Amino acid sequence: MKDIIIAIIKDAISACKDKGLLTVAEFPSIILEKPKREGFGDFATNAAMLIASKEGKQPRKVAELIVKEISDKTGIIKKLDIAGPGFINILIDKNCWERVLKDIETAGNKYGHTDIGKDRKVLIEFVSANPTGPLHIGHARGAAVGDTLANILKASGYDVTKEYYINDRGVQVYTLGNSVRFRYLELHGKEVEPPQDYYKGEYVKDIARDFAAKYGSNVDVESTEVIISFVDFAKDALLAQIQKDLEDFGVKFDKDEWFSEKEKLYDASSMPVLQALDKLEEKGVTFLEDDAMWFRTMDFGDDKNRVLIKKDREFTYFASDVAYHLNKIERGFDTIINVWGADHHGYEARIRAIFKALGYDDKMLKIVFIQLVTLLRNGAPVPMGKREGEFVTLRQVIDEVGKDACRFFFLMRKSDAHLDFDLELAKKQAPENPVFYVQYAHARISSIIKHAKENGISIPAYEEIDLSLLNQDEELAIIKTLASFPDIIKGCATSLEPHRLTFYLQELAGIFHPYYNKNRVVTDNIELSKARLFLCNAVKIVIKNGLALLNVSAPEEM
RNA sequence: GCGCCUGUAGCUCAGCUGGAUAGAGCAACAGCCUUCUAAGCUGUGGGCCAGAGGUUCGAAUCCUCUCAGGCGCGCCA
Repeated sequence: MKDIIIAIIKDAISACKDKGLLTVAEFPSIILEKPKREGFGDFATNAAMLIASKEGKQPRKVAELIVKEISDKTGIIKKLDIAGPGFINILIDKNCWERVLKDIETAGNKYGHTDIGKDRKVLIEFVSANPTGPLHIGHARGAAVGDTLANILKASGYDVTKEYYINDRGVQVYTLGNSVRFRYLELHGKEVEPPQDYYKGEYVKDIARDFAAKYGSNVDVESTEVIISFVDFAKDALLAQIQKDLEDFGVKFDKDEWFSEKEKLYDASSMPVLQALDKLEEKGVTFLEDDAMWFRTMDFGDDKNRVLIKKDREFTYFASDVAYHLNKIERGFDTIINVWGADHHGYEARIRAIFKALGYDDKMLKIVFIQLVTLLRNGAPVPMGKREGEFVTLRQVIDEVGKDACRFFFLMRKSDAHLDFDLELAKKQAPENPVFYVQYAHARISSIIKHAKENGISIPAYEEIDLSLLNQDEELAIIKTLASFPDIIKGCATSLEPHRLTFYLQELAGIFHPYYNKNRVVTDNIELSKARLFLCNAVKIVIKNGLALLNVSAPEEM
């Protein structure tokens, strides 16, 4: 609908240009928006004002010229107005809105899907928590955002690859193994000093117990082989747990979507990390100083230069980043999305430096930052001291409030804004709980449909209904809201802001519930019942499609 | 000290990439159940968009500075 109108306006501007009425040196990008006030029509465009400012003419005069040249062959436009400083307000013929209902019926569970991302390959990396502990609430928000974004991009026609980067080599996993080894010894009554900076969480003891169950109580804890097996055992156990937690959260990474740093970047025969550093060296952006190898990231906008190989010959974490991002680039993605905790924003400049130094446009890299979550219980923040291992895990929150509320709540805010997660509210079976409110609209419609069926009325086909019976303002408002759904999804996809979808669903539920309250759907008037039932079912389809993108269930009854 | 994010109604937040008289949900107040789910609905009040300049036809939105809060600034991972 929007596209058709944009095309009509573009034609009108071109016509003005052809006739020499306007110069239009630079063709403006037509923005069609929904005016805030009723009475300003269904759409408004500021095109005339944009052109006027470039040509030094009065906006209203330009608007008049454009309006005169508009030729609407489709009959979609009912009325055109010039208003305010030079807006062109457009009123759509009511009959045209009704086509939306036909679109929804035809597209069904694909309504809202578009092909704006056709032939574009996108990689989205998210969670990527180190396998040194269970997922906590901060990871969970990133998981919800990343997964939903992936769903939205897929629905928008992009070729989407999800990825979880496993940091499975280096000091951290070694420390984890060592922590398990310590608990193992403790378990067998050996008094030993705990290792430095060991992982203190209870889960380490559990893993030590499992290790003992598998390998017995008499392993030679001093042998290198056994120490390695502590590391591998612990890492594998945690990865399995992370994977399980994610799946219960509705996030599924396929087998080849787990990217192991150790296997993929430090493969002993090819050593991709070395190849990547060689490439940087070829570009002349590295140097040696104090027995270390550096990357001159300052030449590409970073605050300071960064070390790639330390003087003890170890690769830095950043060296892995170089290799990993080169790997991503070489896989041929058009867009590379990293979903990061906001505490990593200091890393953005150096990652962008990798792209620039290797001769790639860093615009292909999009970073979505996830701000911290504060859990609230009875209005007070739940204390979270990660240091002593007392963080709240994803598992605990799923167990307490359920997957649906959890996912929905994480998407109720812009991802780079702090989020207060009210546990009591999330559990509440009441309308002030937004996820409940939306799901309930779906369940309520299901209930109506069931009731109608019991009264011998099934959901009619579009051709069977008399659309003129849907003549109330509320009904038109619902239809218009349903019509905007594809634009909402598009907006989410292009801005990488999935929270817009949760807001939309709340808005839709927010106009449906009052409508329901005011109007009885199933009555003795069969024709009216059919028309309203059809409309309700359209609302149901859109809510279901929206919830599906969030991976939140759409219950038939509650 | 430098960088990033945030600052909008009593609270929690939207504000569609610069548009018209700034919105929603809670909370507060006043009402509404013989009904397809009251697990719901209707109405009212509530604002110096942190502050000050600037850019222009037009700013909550863009720029500069100030204030307040959060985070980040290792040859850590």
